[in-house]
Amino acid sequence: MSRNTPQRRKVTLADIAQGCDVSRATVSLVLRGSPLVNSATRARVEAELKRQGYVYNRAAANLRRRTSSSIGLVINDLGNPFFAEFAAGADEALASAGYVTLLGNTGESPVRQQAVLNSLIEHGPAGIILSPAEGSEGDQVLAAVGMHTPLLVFNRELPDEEGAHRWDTLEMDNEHGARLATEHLISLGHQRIAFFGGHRDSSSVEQRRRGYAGAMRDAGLKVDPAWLIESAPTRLEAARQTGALFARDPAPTAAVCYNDAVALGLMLGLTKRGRRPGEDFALTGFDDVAEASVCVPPLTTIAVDPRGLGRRSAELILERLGNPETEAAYTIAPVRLVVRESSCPPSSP
Amino acid sequence: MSRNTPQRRKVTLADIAQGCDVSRATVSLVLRGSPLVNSATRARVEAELKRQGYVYNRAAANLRRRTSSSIGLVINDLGNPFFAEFAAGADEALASAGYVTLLGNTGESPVRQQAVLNSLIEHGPAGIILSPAEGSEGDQVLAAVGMHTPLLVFNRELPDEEGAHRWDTLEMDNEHGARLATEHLISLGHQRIAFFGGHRDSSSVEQRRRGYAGAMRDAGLKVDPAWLIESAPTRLEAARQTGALFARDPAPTAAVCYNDAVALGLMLGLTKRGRRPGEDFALTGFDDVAEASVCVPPLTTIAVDPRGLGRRSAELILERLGNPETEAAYTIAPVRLVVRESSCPPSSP
DNA sequence: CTGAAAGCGCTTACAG
DNA sequence: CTGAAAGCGCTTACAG
Repeated sequence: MSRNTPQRRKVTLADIAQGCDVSRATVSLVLRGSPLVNSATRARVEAELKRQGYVYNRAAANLRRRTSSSIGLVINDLGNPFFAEFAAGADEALASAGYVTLLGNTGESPVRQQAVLNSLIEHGPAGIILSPAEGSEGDQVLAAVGMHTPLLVFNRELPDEEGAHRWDTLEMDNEHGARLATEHLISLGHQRIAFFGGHRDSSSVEQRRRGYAGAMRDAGLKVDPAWLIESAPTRLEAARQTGALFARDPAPTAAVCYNDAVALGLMLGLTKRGRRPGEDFALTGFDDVAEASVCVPPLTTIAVDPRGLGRRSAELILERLGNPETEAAYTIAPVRLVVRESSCPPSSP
Repeated sequence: MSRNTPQRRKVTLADIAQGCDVSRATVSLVLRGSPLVNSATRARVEAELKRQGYVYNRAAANLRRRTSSSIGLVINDLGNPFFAEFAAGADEALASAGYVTLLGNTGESPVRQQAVLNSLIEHGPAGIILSPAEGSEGDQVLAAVGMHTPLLVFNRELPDEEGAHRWDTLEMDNEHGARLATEHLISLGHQRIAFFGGHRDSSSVEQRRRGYAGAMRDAGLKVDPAWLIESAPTRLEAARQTGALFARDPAPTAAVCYNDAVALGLMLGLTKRGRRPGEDFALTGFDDVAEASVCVPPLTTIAVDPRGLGRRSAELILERLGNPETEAAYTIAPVRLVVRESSCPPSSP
């Protein structure tokens, strides 16, 4: 017998009701654990449920009750371990709360993001957690999500009308993280510190640059505009931009990197130019990816606990389901400095 | 106005029908693109759809049509980049085919796997792709999945009744991969080669050991049982087991590692004992994780294209939906050797 | 404590 | 080409 042959139709409430001579209503009450049902009746129904191998049809129940038991989780880059961890954390917390996760991966494409949202919304999720694709826009997103489904935007700012507060937000504390990294380098004795990598128009780059600039200002240190170096936030592009650090004299002795990928690329670029990261040039990352602790030299960085952020995002969207009326929340998650060997004191001047 | 206030109920087919004076049936036909509808009527309906911001309720349609537009994707460890890539590939292919992905992450716990499957199945997926948690069993899984939902098992063998073929299977070619790695080391001149890491009772370890042993046999080389070294498949445990390689004289000059994590751990262990991987000890990995190309020395390994596997798994489950009657398929995906610096010739004897 | 009836938002023969 | 009617598998007042 092939397992995939539906030899008999799925068993329904009606089958159970008929099988033990009660009404469908009674079976429904048993399923939902109502105390109204006589315990003898309950036992009979439960035995029949087991005997026939009944599987609850949650979609039908949701339709009737006008409820939903799913949450959409739309991720910009699931292949990136940071977002994979985030997704794992969100899924874990959603599952504990009895929700199923409707996954969508956009691969950083705003076009795919629209397609994914349009498809997800037809499945009637109770809410949507969105880690937006780079370059996507609030109006577009809302056109797909509509006015009936709570939305939590994670990680990046989505351009929104001034003061509209049309969704909840969860971000990590980019500004504070960059400040911590910068202060750490300053405390080691560095004075010429660059901010390396990322595109200026990204909200997280902007926030991290602000933290960096704040720390420099507070320490009475000048920032040479030539020390603000852009690159795509990838290892390869960062390696290619290494030269820009040393274009002008005197060159920086340290760099706060936009993220770990950029920092790892910079290490590569430094090594190629005969510099030894962690010995004659100091640098810090952001994210604390798995590789950060095992690369050579190990990377000083800002740890952000993506799995915890995922869990938090689930909590926030579930809270919102309970309080649809309250004002949109803007939540900032803490980060912490992890000191490793890549952040050395300046070598003798 | 708070966006989350449902100021009016969601708009339904009936609203549209009323709004442009046709029956619900006609609206339904327009939605499903039926050629039966007069083009003037169609245009009127479509305008009304847009005007009221109608969102299709796929769950209701699925209930009525007794169809499903979702596929369950149950992953043993989403935090592992290999499985995250797999999930991304599967989601991508499922989305293209018009399905939504119901995600479940089990974190390698058979208990959570049961809970996840029991929850997923209530949402009526058309099929389930399962990358099983270590130690989970076929009977358990089937008890949750039931007889009505096609199942594709990825990556690991799930204990099954002899010859029952109760599900489709997709695995990578573990045996061939290990054989390629072993033959590569042999071609470099190694004769004493260990197989390092993994638990013997895991099906993939068994398959990789078989490939290793076959290559050794074919080259006329003996395998000392002391060269089959077990460890948990993690970096840390592998590092701890390094000593076992050198317990007996003469020691191996190379090792085929169960996977990249183990290989990276072994590198660490070797370095701690004053050995230089890639110079006086050769080793290979399996998986080609991102780190493999950037660690020092870069790791020779077996590339398995997890994203491609994900896409393939989606194709397989969708094919199965179309052919419920045909025999269960056992698919083996190809792998390839990637040569990097960690596999050096033997140092002078 | 239990059952009959209506209805969630769709689709689909069947008439006309 | 369009509409009236029944029904997918559930739940929920409402009677009794």
